[in-house]
Amino acid sequence: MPARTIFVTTALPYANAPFHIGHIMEYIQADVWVRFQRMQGHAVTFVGADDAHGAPIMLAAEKAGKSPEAFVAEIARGRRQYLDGFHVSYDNWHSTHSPENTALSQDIFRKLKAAGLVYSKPVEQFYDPVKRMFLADRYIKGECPSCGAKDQYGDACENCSSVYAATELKNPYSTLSGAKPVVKSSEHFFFRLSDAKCKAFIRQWLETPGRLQPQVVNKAKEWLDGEGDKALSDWDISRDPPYFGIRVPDIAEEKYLYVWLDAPIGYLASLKNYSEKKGLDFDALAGRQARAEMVHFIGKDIIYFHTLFWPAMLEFSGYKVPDHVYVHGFITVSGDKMSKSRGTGISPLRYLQLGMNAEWLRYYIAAKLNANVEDFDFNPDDFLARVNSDLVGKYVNIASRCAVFINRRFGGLLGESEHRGLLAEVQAKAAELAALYESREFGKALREVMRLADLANQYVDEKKPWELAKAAGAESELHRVCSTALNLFRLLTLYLKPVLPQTAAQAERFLRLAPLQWRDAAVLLPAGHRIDEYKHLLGRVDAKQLGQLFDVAPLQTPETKEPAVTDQPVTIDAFNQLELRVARIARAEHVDGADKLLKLTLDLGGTQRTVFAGIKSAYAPEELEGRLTVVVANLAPRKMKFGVSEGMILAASWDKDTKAGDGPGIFLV
RNA sequence: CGCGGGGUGGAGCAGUCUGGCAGCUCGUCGGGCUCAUAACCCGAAGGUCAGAGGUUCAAAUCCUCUCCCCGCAACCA
Repeated sequence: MPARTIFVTTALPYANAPFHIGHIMEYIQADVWVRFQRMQGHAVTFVGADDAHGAPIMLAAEKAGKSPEAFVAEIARGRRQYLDGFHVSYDNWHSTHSPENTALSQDIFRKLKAAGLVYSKPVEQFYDPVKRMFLADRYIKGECPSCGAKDQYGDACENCSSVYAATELKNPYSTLSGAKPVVKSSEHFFFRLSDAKCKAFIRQWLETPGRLQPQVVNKAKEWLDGEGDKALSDWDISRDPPYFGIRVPDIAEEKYLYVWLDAPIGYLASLKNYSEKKGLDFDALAGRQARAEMVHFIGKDIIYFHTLFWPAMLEFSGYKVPDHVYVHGFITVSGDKMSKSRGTGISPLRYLQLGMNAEWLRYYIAAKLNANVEDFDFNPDDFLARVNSDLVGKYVNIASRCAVFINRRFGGLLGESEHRGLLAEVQAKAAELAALYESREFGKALREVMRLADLANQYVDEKKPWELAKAAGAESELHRVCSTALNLFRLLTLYLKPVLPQTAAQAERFLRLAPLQWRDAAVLLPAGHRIDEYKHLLGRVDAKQLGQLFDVAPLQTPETKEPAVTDQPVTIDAFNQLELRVARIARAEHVDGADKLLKLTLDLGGTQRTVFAGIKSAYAPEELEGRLTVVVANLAPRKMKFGVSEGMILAASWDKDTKAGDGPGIFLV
């Protein structure tokens, strides 16, 4: 069977916040699939990238007092610890803010234009005269034109659920500056999605058997075949400055490509970047005639972009179209949907910082996943029971209870195994399990593996090696039983390897094996094979530790609670008592023994103050020296563990509107 | 009637396409074992299959209606 060449991606995370559990779930799903394909001997290129452009990032960077480039670079630096931490085996991680993506996006834009699928027309839109920028609907609020409710967004009223255009709002204001927006016209570029050949192509692409999950096809067709006001319309693919993005090519005026145009192109940019580093043939992977399969893993929230625009963009600009778009649902936590703003979800970083084993989460998530677009729930009790009983009680236990005999009684050398019966049955499962992994039915696959583990434990129980060990003349029977059990263990390890790469690697060392491939299921460890001393392969989940994962108390980066502004309003008098002054940070240094503090020497126009600030997690001393900051100058001096602090500098924590439960922390004002 | 997904013992799920005694894991209860990380093995209790109606010898499964939950509803990354 000729090996397949597969190009796999996960959705590009928006670079305004660290990963949340939903990202990690998707990466684990894709990674399990990728590792399985690699075990099959297929050539897989697995890439990801940051989605770095767009107005929200531009505004977030501005708020943080950084350039958008610096802002997204900082987010990007934080990615590695998650990806390594959860053993996500990307070949490359890149960014849409890159030369490759600029070149590819502009190329695709030009080709779409040449194909007659791009045109321009003037668009009337709200404009913020203070911020000097056009406003997307999400940045406009006003009074509902039908019921008069205040502070409604520019698309629909939360009070009376009527739908309207932003321009119909009464007394509209910009949420960015508070200014009254004016209607202004601007020339925009549109992708002619409604074009007959475009729709015909999408239909044909959607209907190709086996390409998409049936539910996804239904959803996409609903959009494609919409009529009246739901008809598929053309897509506005340009934005006016200021915008953080890629310039629309070949025009004098400053215009940018809409971030959703260049975001999926980031898949190709990451691939291109990797190809150049590795000397691979990019066209053989993504060119029109490429034989490689192109597979995207995405969440159900972005089906629209990936089943309509994206294939159409590729088709009409002469690239290869995606072979599969695999859609998953969302992860909920104890029945609640993840809060996008603050800590009700599970923080993946906190999980790692607590020292919890990444393989537990990989197993739990994989055990809950299937090929459907369904949400699933992360339930802590379920997690604990499942991981401890399946992985430790069943799987690892097989090796643990038999290796001792091999090591002590037989010098670590295996004997003959019982080829027939259970061992043959487990070997014969290789094809069925492969089919389940291939079709992303991980839950089914793992249930079956655990059933086999149960059978293995029953086998040991029935043969009673501990009795054989005491009985006279049962030496060879004991040897055979334990060798058989270890061969069973080896097969189970192989079947679990896509999900548990690290545990499998440890087991391979213990059994002195070359890295297991899927085809190795056909052979067994022969008599005379030497194994090492057994050491515990996997610990149990500790209930206390699991509890800490959900503790409200911050672990490292203080996540400031919701400011209690509404509960206890501060009077203007109280505010006026504060003496706020601008200070220059003359010196900033680490404090010996302090986990969170930096010692700052502030220059307040002549006088110097020493202030201790809990911002070590967010700033290096070098980047602070010389900066201006705002200080509460009349705060009573406070004796701290490392000295007296004569004031307080102002800092803002990560914006709660972003998705950061475990955000990058603290920003100095 | 906007669309998609879902509702099965205390928890998590399979079974629905292709109708045939309602199954698995965990938990609970009882027993066994002592090689193994309070692990392992055997047994028991526990279910109006969301509700109503229909088709059928037979419905969790097919048809109709209703209720509840989650998500989507381009110009939001």
